Amino acid sequence: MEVPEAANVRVRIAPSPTGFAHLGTASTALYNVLFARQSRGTFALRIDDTDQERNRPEYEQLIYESLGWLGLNWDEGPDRGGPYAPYRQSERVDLYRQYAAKLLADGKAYKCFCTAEELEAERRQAQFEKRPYKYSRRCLIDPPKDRTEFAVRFKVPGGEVKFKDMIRGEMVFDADLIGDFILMKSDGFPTYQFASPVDDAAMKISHVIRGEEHLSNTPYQLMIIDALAYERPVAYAHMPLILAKDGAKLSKRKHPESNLMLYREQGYLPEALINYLALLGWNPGTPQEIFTFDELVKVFSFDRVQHAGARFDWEKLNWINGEWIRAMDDAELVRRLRPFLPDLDDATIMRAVPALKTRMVKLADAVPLLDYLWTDPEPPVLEPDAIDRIKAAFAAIQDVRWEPEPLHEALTRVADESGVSRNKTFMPIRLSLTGKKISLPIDYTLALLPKDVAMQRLRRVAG
RNA sequence: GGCCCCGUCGUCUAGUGGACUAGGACGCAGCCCUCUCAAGGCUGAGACCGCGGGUUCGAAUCCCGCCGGGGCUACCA
Repeated sequence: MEVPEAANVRVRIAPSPTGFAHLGTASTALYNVLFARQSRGTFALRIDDTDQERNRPEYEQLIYESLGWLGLNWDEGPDRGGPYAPYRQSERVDLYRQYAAKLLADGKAYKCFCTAEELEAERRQAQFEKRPYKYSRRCLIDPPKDRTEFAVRFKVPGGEVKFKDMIRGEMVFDADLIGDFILMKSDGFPTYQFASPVDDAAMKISHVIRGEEHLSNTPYQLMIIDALAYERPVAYAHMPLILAKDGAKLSKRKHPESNLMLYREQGYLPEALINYLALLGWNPGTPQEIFTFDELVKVFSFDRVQHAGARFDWEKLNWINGEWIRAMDDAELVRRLRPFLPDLDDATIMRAVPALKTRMVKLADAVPLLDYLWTDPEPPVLEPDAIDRIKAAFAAIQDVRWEPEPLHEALTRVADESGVSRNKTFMPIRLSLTGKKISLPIDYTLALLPKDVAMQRLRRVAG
């Protein structure tokens, strides 16, 4: 489908700082950024912190950190300002109150004094009578005189609400089915349904790109924009949801893989996560699977976005991450590896990289492969002929230059002379050096260790 | 319950009436390479296109019904 023309493309993401930064936030941020960059538009970050109960400043920090790590940089936001500041909803409360007052004055909203219990009773009654629930409008029809605490409720005008979705085409909703909903909570804060469209309009957002969970919310928000006589966004795009293995929407509580920081901690490359996220719910229509960010900017389009939710799959992510690691420049890989290997210097990491590269799915995988360099493993108990082979190897490498290649030559020579498989010689050495059955190739395993340490570990096993 | 979205190999997907004996990728299996583990190469298994009706000479592709999944329906976002 054609992307509607807009003189000035302005998009935004509006995460809530209610816990760790979410994978879904990264996903929608990515699509927003891609669209902004390819249309030379502006990408804004707005913090939707109207939930007094659950918001925390440190969670907001986590959002900055996570998106920054992924390289999904915003042009406007609470931390860097912009022409539509402030970008934190908690700092825009006056605006919402002002608009709520206007709607009240215009008779497009009304005060609701109902308690949570009364509302709950209404809802239960409707369910009991098996009819769809809509607020009864009792506070519109016959407001109680003796109460002071109130919320502001929108008087839903009903009728048809139509809008354009860049993925699904023309959408039509029947607003007669929508009950009057809350605009301002009794704590004086706006609800998401109110604050979000007000800000989108005030910030001149041209395209609202967000998760599919908001598709049904769109008519609510459009009615508010209309009631306020604001201009509507040019178009919406509701992206398919990222689903967990169980098929449900990824949730913070149930699915730890929704935590963005997890990926950084385990050593997934931001490039790889971006690559994977792009492919979850979108495809290029070509066999290409590995994409840089710039390539994505060139080829991404909403008409190739999936309509159905996509399940998150570690295996595919692992593969993409491995591809990125293998393709990475050695020096750059050293730089990325550094935080995972605080006990090693760059020179050592650099020497390990050629052998390491094809053996890592994620950066943290380097640790079990190299930890014998800074820890002293238990000496293994070996058979007599294994000890003999270590002795032979020991003699053979005694005066060899301490590099993988000459070590390889010397070692294969003695191994082949033994008449049995090379493994019979290499495995005892591996065990003596690392205490493990799995390690880098034996020449690297030796060469990475200082010669005296290596020889000492062999000597104590083979006497 | 109501409304909305969706339904192709285990997973991500190609496919928009005939080139489909349904293609690719991940994963899986086997073989090759090989000092372990990977990487790499080759081969293979795996989808009666959710089900049932139509329309059509012809349907994964169009229509209807059903079933299944997800989302929204909060003084959460």
